[in-house]
Amino acid sequence: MLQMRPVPSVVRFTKILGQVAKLKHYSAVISLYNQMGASGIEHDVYTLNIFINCYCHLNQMGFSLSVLGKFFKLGLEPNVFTFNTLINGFLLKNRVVQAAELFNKMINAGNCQPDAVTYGTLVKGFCMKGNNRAAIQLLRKMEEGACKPGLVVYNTIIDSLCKDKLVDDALNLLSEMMCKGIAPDVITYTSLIHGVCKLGEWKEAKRLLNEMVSKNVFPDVCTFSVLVDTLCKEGMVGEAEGVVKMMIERDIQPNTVTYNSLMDGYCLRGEMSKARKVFKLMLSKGSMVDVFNYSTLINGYCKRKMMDEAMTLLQEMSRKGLVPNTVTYNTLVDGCCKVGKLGDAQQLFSEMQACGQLPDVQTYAILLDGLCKSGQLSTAIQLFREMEGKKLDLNIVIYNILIEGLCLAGKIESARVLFRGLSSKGLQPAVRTYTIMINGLCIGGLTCEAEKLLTEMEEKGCPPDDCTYNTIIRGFINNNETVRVTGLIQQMVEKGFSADAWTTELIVDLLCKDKVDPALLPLMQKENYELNLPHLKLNRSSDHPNKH
DNA sequence: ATAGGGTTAG
Repeated sequence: MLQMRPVPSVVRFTKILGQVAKLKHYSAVISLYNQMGASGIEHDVYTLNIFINCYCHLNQMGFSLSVLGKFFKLGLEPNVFTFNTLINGFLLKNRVVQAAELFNKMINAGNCQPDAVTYGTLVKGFCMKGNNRAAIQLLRKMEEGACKPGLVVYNTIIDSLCKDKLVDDALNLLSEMMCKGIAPDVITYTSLIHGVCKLGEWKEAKRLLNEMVSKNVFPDVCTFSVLVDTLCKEGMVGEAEGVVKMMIERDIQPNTVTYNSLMDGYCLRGEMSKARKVFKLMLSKGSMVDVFNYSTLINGYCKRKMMDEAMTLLQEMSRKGLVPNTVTYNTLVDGCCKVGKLGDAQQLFSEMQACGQLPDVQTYAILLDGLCKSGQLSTAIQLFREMEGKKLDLNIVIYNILIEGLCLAGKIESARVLFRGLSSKGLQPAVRTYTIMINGLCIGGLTCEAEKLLTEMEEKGCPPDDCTYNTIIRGFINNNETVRVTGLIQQMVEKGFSADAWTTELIVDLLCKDKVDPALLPLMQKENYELNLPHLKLNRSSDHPNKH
């Protein structure tokens, strides 16, 4: 096109830029844009807006803003698309303050008022921050103003509520929008179906499917993918295959997401050859395999401790030009840690940084846990200091790992200091944090303090769970404090919790020595739990409580 | 011709 004479209009170039941007090849768009400029093709508002959007998605907000300067240089005026794109860019980068500033600028400048998309973008921003209340408040504000909420805004909030498992609230919003004459579409129903699936409410999912079809809204590839994914996560891969068959019969082609769920389903069951078969099917369909698929398969092998296969796949994907991302590396680092290859894990940790994939909090958590569990406590503490220096948002999980590491190394005093210092760091102990401390105290023989902590967590609005009770009961048994065990078991049963296999085994031992009341035993078991000792022995390692 | 909503991996 650049060599054609006369040179095609800027509109024809823009159509192409827009399409390439839709394919998410943002750097390609920027390179094309620069070639246009070098060839003397004048940019207009449309090309500049696309350009801004690309920089936003490439996490280069500085460049995005600098394009604003170009507007003025060319005598062009930024329009509502420009502002909406920038606001979206800031929200994607979690920079709410700058987004709000731009929004206020729009209102105060007067010549470019926010529209439905502006509000929709802000609503999404609130939802991404987990602030459904603020999102709904903005919805109410829109109702009062000139820019009434439409289908997209409702869908955004309904989806956010569903993701937070607040399906009832989402359903209320559905009735509300229908009362206003806004008809739900396939996106509305997909969010709702996803929500009820996550709650395991299959009947409700079926009802919603029937309801949508009765309104002439038909499930599409995303809707079916939700069903496939849910079935797979429940271990029902056979049924998921059935759904895939059904969608193909309806001429809805499964995409890379659908197949990825299927692959993950097989991986979760440890059926790696079946997962491979799905992977091969995708390869045979051409350009269908992406970073997700490789990461899923790699994760499958890592969880089976088949690190050679996982590492081979890492090389294979790189050969194909697919760039392993933070998730891919995290999977592999975790795999190495779990098989005790800490050296390999550390190697991957530096390799990912050399490749420009920045470790996130989870990467550090994985490595920190690996180091603690392999007894390299001083290296772990060194890593922790490194994290503190990097301004990472240290969450409670990081402290859980470190506190547990200290406890298991017998450094209960240091663990206690870290635990009591949490609030000064703006963090609240989670149930797991208390459980780890209780376990540590029991290991150190401090059962009295452990029991005090059990009471304390309850008082602080953090009630103990299944795992806490199992942990403290085991702790007391291991300290031969059998007198208190009966009381703790009673307390556990009263709260509707039950003993896991490991605890049960210890209690059975006690029963054999006539140290606890046998009448308690049936109470501790879940209804469908068969009590037989060989089974208990087999389950011992998998029921280990110290998992994150 | 440009901006906001639903499905997958750690």
